[in-house]
Amino acid sequence: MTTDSFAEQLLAWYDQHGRHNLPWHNNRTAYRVWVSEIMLQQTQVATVVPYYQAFMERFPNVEALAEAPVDDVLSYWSGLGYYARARNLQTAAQTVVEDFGGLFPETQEELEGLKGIGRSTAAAIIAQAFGKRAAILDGNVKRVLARYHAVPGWPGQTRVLNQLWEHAEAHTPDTRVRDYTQGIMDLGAMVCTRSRPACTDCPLQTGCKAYAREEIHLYPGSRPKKAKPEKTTWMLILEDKEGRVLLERRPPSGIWGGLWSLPEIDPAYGAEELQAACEHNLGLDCTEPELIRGFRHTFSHYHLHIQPARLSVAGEHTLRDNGQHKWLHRHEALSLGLPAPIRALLATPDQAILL
DNA sequence: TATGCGTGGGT
DNA sequence: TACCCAAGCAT
Repeated sequence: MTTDSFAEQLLAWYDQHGRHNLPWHNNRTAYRVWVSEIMLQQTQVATVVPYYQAFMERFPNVEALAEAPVDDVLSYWSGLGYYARARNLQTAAQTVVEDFGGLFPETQEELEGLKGIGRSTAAAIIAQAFGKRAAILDGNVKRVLARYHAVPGWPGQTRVLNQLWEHAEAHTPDTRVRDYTQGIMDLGAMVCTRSRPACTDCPLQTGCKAYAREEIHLYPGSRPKKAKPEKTTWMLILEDKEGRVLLERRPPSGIWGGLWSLPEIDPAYGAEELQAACEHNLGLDCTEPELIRGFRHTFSHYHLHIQPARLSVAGEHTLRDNGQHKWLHRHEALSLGLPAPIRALLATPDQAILL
């Protein structure tokens, strides 16, 4: 495929207006590009930058990441969300060290074989790190292409997604792939934005079908609306005599998988049953619970009402430990990989409301 | 193939 | 306030 005018216009714009100094643009090793691409999945650049800097300082190369305790990796990911990315990142690092001698593979197929790397991320690594031709399709590119070609429908649908991939492949040039892939993402982030796009500044305006029809706002199609279910849960703040709090490691899958958090109790238990639940589930002898002001946390697919309850643990505790618990002072707990709302809860002084 | 997975920003 | 969505992938 020769460079069509789409790519030429885009590259000319990128040279003048694109972002050329993001942290992962310096010293573009496959490792550094890869970490940035994983962090940037569903996550905005401004959010990623400080995490990226700290992460690269602690895990400067793939070997350091491969051999680190998983708790270290998760603690550096704490607050970024989508924690499976962090677990997959370390798994993939171990694969690169053990199966590829510490060097990243350079083919689409081999890269996609690594945990957490899909079609678009593999392509981004190939283009950014190796300078070889590969088409990417992230949220920015989807928006640009959906508008440019007036592709109807929601990109979450496979049929729509496939059309966008075809356009992405068709426009990707043979030369300057690195700049092109960065450029089309920059255009989506800076000009072809979701709301109020700056079409007057757009290098692709003349060929843009949605612009010609004055229908920019129709593309890309929006996700079908769905009511978010409301869920509720108990979170226990169990304190011993020294003022330490009981932390519990969450199961490896599901929400906040693998993170340390507060012990969670099934909402089917009433407040008056929490004391018994502590004895039954954890083997702890507790005082009656004090309810702390609850709060609602919104996820992509549901709302979760988190109802904290504080209980004091009496005397010598005989915790039924399976390696998934630890007693820590609050300031120690905050250095763990905690879910954001739990971190906020522990950082705030309890405002107890007696039953 | 449709859904689950986090958090913060924009409107 | 409440909703939408963002440098997607795994299952």
